[in-house]
Amino acid sequence: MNVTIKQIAQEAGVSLTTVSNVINHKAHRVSEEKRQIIEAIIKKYDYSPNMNARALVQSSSRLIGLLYFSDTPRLDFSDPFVTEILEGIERKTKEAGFFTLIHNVISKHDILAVQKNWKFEGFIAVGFSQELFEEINQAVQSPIVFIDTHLEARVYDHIEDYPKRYFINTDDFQAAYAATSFLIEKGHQEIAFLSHVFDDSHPGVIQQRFLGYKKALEINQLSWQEHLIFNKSDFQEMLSKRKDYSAVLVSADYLAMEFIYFLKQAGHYEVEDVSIISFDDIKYAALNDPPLTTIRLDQISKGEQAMQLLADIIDKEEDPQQITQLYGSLIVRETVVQHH
Amino acid sequence: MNVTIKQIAQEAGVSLTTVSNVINHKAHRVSEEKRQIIEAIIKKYDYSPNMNARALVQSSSRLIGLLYFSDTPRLDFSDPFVTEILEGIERKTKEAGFFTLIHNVISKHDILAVQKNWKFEGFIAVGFSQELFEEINQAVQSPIVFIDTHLEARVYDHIEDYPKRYFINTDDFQAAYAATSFLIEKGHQEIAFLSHVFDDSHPGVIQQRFLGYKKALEINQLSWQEHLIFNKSDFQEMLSKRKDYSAVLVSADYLAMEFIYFLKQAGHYEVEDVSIISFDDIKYAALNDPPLTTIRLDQISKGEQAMQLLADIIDKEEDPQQITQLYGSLIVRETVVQHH
DNA sequence: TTGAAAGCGCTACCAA
DNA sequence: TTGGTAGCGCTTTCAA
Repeated sequence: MNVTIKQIAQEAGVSLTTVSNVINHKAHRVSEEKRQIIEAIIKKYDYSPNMNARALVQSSSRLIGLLYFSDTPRLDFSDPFVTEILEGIERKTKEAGFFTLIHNVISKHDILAVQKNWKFEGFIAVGFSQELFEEINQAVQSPIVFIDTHLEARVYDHIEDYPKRYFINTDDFQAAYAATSFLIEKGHQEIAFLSHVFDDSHPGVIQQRFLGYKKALEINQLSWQEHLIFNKSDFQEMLSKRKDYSAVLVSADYLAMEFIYFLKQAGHYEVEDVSIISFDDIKYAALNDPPLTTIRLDQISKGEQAMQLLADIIDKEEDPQQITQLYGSLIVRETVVQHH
Repeated sequence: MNVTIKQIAQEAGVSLTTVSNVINHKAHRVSEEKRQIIEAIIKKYDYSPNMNARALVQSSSRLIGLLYFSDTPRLDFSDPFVTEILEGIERKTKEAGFFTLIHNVISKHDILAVQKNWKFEGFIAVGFSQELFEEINQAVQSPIVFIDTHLEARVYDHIEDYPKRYFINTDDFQAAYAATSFLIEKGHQEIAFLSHVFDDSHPGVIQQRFLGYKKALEINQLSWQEHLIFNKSDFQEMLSKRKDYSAVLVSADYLAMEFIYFLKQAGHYEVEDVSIISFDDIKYAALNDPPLTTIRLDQISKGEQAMQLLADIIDKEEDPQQITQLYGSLIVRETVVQHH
């Protein structure tokens, strides 16, 4: 059995309370002399408090819930979106003395289940929809950092009505706008859009990028064309329409790599024929042949910032700014060329 | 506040004990009539028990600790080794009703800290060294599934002395042997070995592969040559020695991709000149140009099996076989060609 | 079949 | 500055 506070108190010849005060660094409530004795014993047994007991009585569980939203029952960890955020969180979580419990959330019920079970000090929610945001906002009172969660404007406009809700987003609209503008600068006029299927009518990462793409075209007196909007299952169609566009804006590096691979297989890939720009800058992007021109979205940093935010709120009782907007940066490599 | 067992008991007009019995499916101790009443109330409030309280009194926390060993303070989540196992675990963890707490372990102290803090029902330990295995074996009595943990033979030879310790490993020796043999069959005689730095004298994944590589050479009357053993920082040297070998066995797909990229940059990559085979079959391997010939190690499946094992042990009280040996499978793509 | 009560390890409150 | 005690929500004897 592990050492308990009781045994330590006994050995030190003091009360439980005194030991507890030492542990919780309420130094001013304990004499220096006793503190030293107690700390020696704590060290001797390498004692650390039972988190369950602690969490039961108060709310300091040191537990952070990492909630991934996915509409499929499976989380795709090969997606850097998922994995890099986790890496960022892990980097901070230990130094801040927290524990991270991962949970894949599909529905409202999952949220309730996980949060009733354990006392969380905070949550990091990734990729939530508007609907799920409303749910969790209702159900949970501890602080929540939302990453890559695009909501209806009314939420951001009245952010003060949502205390303890924090948002770390990339400005996806802006990122897509920049990427599309870059293509246009390079002389491209017929620019296709390739993404995973998405819901055009609800706020979301891809929807924002789609909007940014359309805006950039518009500003440059180009009009977007329905028949140049593709998704993952349209590779064949994209091949047959290859004369209709000179460049493609792809919503993820991995998808771009798949597309390039597909074209190569078909014997129809020439950088001169089709310029490609995508998003993420995953580490494989630089190794691709040719290396991908892409918009870097620093997901690792999002994870780090999210955890840092939580640590500040919980430990320092700060109340940081609720919205953190990040910007993608254009990484010029070799998949985009001047169009003539 | 959440509903407690007490309130449910009150509303149902029964005692705490009775409610507890219903929750814990001790149906034989409760009358059918009361059971129904109680279950209705539970459903009404969507009640689920407080895990902290439960864990405090007994050991059923439903908590699984996922312990990653890395000798650096940072976990590299871009390594599929890390990420795919996690994916496999997540797939099973929810259906089995567990929660997964991730922890990056660098030293003995980390293990103790994490395990004293929470009551874990089991652990999944990834990539542990012999030394750390001894530590955790001492410190923990709950079941532990070790993934990719190569230990000294004496442990496996007396596996019965290590109850509740389970091992899921790829036969890395065999995998490397097969890969090297494949190269030899293709007419290669001068075969280089490229890996991350590793400790030759201690059991480990790369060490096993190195042994398999040497064995295959030996069996075929070829001898391994010190000057053909490289690591990540030797790319330049490998380039200058390019005439000394016609094939390379690389310990990971990602490293192989880096190497190929390096050669391409240097203007010295020709499939005809240097055959490359590696390990993992990450999803980028198939998209590489040329697609990687590799040994597929199904890491996702390891994660799934690990979690399944734990679920069987904990819930079904089975005592499964302690050692699960998996085998890599050769995926022939285009980086290995016949040598003349 | 049911319930009362003890206690898991800890913190918080109040009193000394 | 210290200690006694109640109680967090639950399970588990033991008795009825």
